[in-house]
Amino acid sequence: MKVLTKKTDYAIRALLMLGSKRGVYLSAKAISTEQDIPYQFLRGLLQEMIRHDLIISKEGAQGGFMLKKDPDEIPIAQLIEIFQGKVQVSECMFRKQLCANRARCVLRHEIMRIEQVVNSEFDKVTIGKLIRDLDAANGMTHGSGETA
Amino acid sequence: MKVLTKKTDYAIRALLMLGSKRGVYLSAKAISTEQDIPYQFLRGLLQEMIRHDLIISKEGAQGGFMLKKDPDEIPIAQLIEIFQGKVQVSECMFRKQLCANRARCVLRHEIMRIEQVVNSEFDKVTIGKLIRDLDAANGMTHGSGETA
DNA sequence: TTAATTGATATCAATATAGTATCAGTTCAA
DNA sequence: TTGAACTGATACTATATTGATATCAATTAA
Ligand code: FES
Ligand code: FES
Repeated sequence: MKVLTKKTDYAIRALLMLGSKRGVYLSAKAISTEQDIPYQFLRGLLQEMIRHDLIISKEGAQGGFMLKKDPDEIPIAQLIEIFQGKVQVSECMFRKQLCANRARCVLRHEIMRIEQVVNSEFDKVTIGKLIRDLDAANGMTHGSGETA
Repeated sequence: MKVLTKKTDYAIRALLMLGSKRGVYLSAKAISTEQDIPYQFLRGLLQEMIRHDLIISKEGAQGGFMLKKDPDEIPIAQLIEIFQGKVQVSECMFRKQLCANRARCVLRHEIMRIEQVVNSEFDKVTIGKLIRDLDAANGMTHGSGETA
């Protein structure tokens, strides 16, 4: 069971790069090369993120992409929703004979509770948080540098 | 993002039926009909569950399937693992430049923490618990009967 | 003996995921 | 003012996963 698909995975990495270099345009090529993401595939993801107002772009030479939203306001739950659709545990698992009344179905509640827990966990982790974690981890490794 | 696939969904429903009728063999046909599960597809799932020691079978006329384990000891986490594979968030999301040291990678920890939360939630819900919830729900609807 | 069953497998269809290709339009800079 | 470096838009292909079907041998109860 794969929780994050390549799309989400790549999108997160692209956003991490954009989030680390605020105020400048990064090209799809640069991100693709640096993160080992298939170029055209990445292009599609970036366009999708523009549509969702996460980033902006600038055409032409020296163009590229830049974060639009505050990284702290981009939970990976949103990226999962964009690239993998809303988290849904099951349409309606227990039909007919097994479950007489949908309205007050306890099972359904159980399942939806889990759904919410999962969502809330993914909501807690934002691009901003990941960037800070990343900086901290790299800081520990080699002083205050961030080259490698 | 679909959390439960048809396989898991069907398997849970089959187990709920088996768990509601302890001590007798239920045929694949009966389960298939009652739960609207494609017959041969279900057969495959049942065989898989035999291999995992969740149920036993009896061949021949009047044969069928019966629970082997206590329903309270069948968490749906196990069914997810059997039919959808272990929950894995991502192989290694942040490679190369972004993440210098795998060993103490904070991001990795973050991701794995979510993984554990998800798993533990699915671990809490057992077939036994679902059956009790179900009975309670049906009980509310139409007295103490359990026909419909 | 035969109908009702499971065991074991092979195959197919549908869908989702991952990745590629192409061309038009925009912008910077030589 | 031209061309290289870019994005916008979209069509296409390949691969993997999921969902479903088909077949036939072996077993068992009536
Ligand atoms: S789970 Fe669908 S009505 Fe109860
Ligand atoms: S996430 Fe892979 S090493 Fe940090």
